[in-house]
Amino acid sequence: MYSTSVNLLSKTENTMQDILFDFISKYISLTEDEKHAIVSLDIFRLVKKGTILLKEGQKSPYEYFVLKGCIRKYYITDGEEKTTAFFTEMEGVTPHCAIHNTPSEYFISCVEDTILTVAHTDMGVELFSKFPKFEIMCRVLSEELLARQQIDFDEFKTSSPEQRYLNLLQNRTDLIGRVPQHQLASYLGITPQSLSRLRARIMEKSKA
Amino acid sequence: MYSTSVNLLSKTENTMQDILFDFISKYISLTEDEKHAIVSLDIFRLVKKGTILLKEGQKSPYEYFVLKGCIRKYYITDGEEKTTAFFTEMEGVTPHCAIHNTPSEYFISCVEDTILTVAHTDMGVELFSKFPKFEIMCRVLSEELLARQQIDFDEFKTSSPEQRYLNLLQNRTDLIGRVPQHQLASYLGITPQSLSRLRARIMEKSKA
DNA sequence: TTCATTTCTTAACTTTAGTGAACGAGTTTT
DNA sequence: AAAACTCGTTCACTAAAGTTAAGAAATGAA
Repeated sequence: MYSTSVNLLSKTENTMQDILFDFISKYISLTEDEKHAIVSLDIFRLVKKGTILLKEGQKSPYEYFVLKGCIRKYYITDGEEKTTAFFTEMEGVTPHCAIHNTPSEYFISCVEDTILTVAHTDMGVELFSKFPKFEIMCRVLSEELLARQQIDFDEFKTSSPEQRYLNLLQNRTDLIGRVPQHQLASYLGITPQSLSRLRARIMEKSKA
Repeated sequence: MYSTSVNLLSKTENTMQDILFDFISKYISLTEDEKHAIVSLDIFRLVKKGTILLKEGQKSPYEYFVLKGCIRKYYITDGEEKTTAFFTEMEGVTPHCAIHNTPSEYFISCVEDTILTVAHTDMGVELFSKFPKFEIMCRVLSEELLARQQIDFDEFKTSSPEQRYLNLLQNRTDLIGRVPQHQLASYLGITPQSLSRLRARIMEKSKA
């Protein structure tokens, strides 16, 4: 389905599996049996920078989990790209369209060459019935994510664009380096011009 | 723990249980046994308008689910109240502090007289081991909530205060009636004065 | 009821964001 | 190599939000 731009991993595959298992082990402990079950799902993919994983209008049943790299979620309205989220190492997305089986309202593409897991939503169902442990992990994970997301949302609501940018500087320094300014701008809810100005303003202040 | 302002229900209790069971039945089907298990948890509470369910700094292990009424989440920074969320009928909150057992960063209080369930986070653990069904429901529920929340966040980021207010008018008409303006304002990420002005502006436009 | 407090609105002024346009630097295409 | 794009920045201008203050309306308590 992903033609040329999405490939199976080869040498790095073992390393990637271990990264995933390390992550999972924070939530549940895995038997060899369970590890094999995961490996046999064949979900590891290497995706080239620029690849579009999900397009607006598409009905896609896949969910993603980033092991290394960065993917980006964006809308296109009136021909304008509006970036609303980035997902980097150890972050996952389950697109709305995958849950509700409706056409997607947004795009997901790769900001950099990215290693991720691509899971069909049905895989979960299978896995859950065989290994109820995973059900627990997924519940805990989404509750955590939900709480985290709510705090981010709160912070966004209660701060000005400038504060939001300063926040980003403190908490997500990585993003500022690896992501183009105009994408960061809409992520902060402002135009690229405003972000430029705001950065200049901050520079002025810190000089004085 | 809730002294005078939180009471057990009496006559209305059965009705409330049914509302909860109806809600649950959208996700899983319940046996009589399971219904009894829920009832025996004794989680239904009637809470008076103005009651504070959770205070900043408090370590509270409780999560809430609104059956009737409205509760509100807000921060106090520099003496200013910042409302970031409302929860009404069939909406639930699991405060961040309940998950991580850390002091709460925000308050939760009742906007109106409210009927809700108050569950200790440990109750879940018990219930899940006895009835794995609930684990499934909770996973599905939080995944749904997460997706919903992400869309709301996206919408917030990509629209102006005026658009956000117009959105609210369309999708959450109820809130506009039952919630004070200044609380709505910070919910929209603006000051009460801006909301007033913005409303006047919209009125002008629709007249012309 | 009366008094005090809170809530909402309006106004004047300041600050910041949106908009349209232009420019140079760096890419990519041809 | 030249042309066409993209990206970040700057500028001038417009529009909207923040701030401070004041007053009217609604609410709650004595």
